[in-house]
Amino acid sequence: MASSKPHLSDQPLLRGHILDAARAIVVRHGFDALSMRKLADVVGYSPASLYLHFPGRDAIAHALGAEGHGKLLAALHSCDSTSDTVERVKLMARVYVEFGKANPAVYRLIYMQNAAYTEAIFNNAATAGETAVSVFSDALISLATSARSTPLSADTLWAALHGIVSLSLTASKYLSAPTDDLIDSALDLCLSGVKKKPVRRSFNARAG
Amino acid sequence: MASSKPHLSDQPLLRGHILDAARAIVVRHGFDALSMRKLADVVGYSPASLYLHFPGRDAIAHALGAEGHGKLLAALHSCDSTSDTVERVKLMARVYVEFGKANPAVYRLIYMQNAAYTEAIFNNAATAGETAVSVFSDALISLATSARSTPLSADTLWAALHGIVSLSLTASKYLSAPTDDLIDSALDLCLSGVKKKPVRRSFNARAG
DNA sequence: GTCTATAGGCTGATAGAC
DNA sequence: GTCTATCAGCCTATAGAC
Repeated sequence: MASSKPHLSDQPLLRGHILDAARAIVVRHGFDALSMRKLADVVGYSPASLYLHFPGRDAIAHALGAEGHGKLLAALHSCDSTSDTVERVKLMARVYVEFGKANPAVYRLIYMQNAAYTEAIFNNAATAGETAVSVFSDALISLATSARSTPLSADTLWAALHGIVSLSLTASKYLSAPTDDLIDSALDLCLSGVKKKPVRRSFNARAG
Repeated sequence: MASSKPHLSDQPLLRGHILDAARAIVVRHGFDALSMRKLADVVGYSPASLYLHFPGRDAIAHALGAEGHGKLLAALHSCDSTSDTVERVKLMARVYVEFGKANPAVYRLIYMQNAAYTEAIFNNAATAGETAVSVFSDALISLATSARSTPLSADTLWAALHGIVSLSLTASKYLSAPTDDLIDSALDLCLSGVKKKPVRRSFNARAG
């Protein structure tokens, strides 16, 4: 397989230009607006030329999502330097939600577009099977070890945070609490079994 | 405005047939597959005829979502007859998640497609401004009243449940815990300030 | 490697016959 | 009220010239 498939790694610079343009389109006009024609317009090539660098539209979407997923994991790993295991989990949660709110188009592509994309993005070689939930899991195991307690469910934390992000992307008008309060609430609840301090309720339910 | 707009309420029977066909398409092939041509094929009319009953494709999607939203609210209200306020909230949570898993296409249309659809569906006259979060809020206020405590945040509960549903729709491969366990976990956490019984952790974090 | 040209589809929506 | 025919676009992807 020396030269039969030209579009895998030949011109990483052009690949980068194409992905930059694709990201700009998706961020500005949404994923449905990402077409080979519009992408060719923005990048300054003809539509046919794009097929020399990517096998098709799905591959571009996958690459875009994988790139974003890598950035999300890097952002989560930036919390690794926080030595207090409780604070590390809290910081990670805030970083996760902040990433989703700051990159709504990419977050949607990774987690909300469709299951096939999600799977393709997660199977990207660069991230080697690592996912947000596996990073959360590691942090919660560290927390449990240092607190000499049973590890909390990473899935529960992930689902709570994903709910906060995705509702803030599609139904923010119907959330009366700011997302920071929702994060605090979810964290206080999740960590109430670890920290000795009583559960904090910083805001009320909305009036009926 | 007596006869200038013919397609609002003239033939509810045909409207129903069209919506039935639209629901079938969306359930079987996804929302993106809902086109006026395919819909006309299924319903047995020409594409042009559909415009006599609906102003366009978006209106059909809105009607479909509003219908589903009404069913979701009705399902949640079926819990009103549970007199124990704690059990009522727990049952509502399970009913919410069950609805989403049983009606993935409709759930996506209501909460995950785009913010404009969500808003249009919530503004439907038939539901008069009621939403899932407002029903949760009422249930949590009842709970707080009977337990003589501060009301819990309905937004927090909604976000946790929405996270469970939406991850089970797009990333179920990456959830190691069954959704029932996630619901129990979210409920135990949310209600830990109310019930005296200690927080239950029925499953472990996934192994790194 | 990049182009033009095009095949072979799809789409929402409308005009006008009946 | 329903039809046929059509407008005016959009799309992915490929063939073949250069």
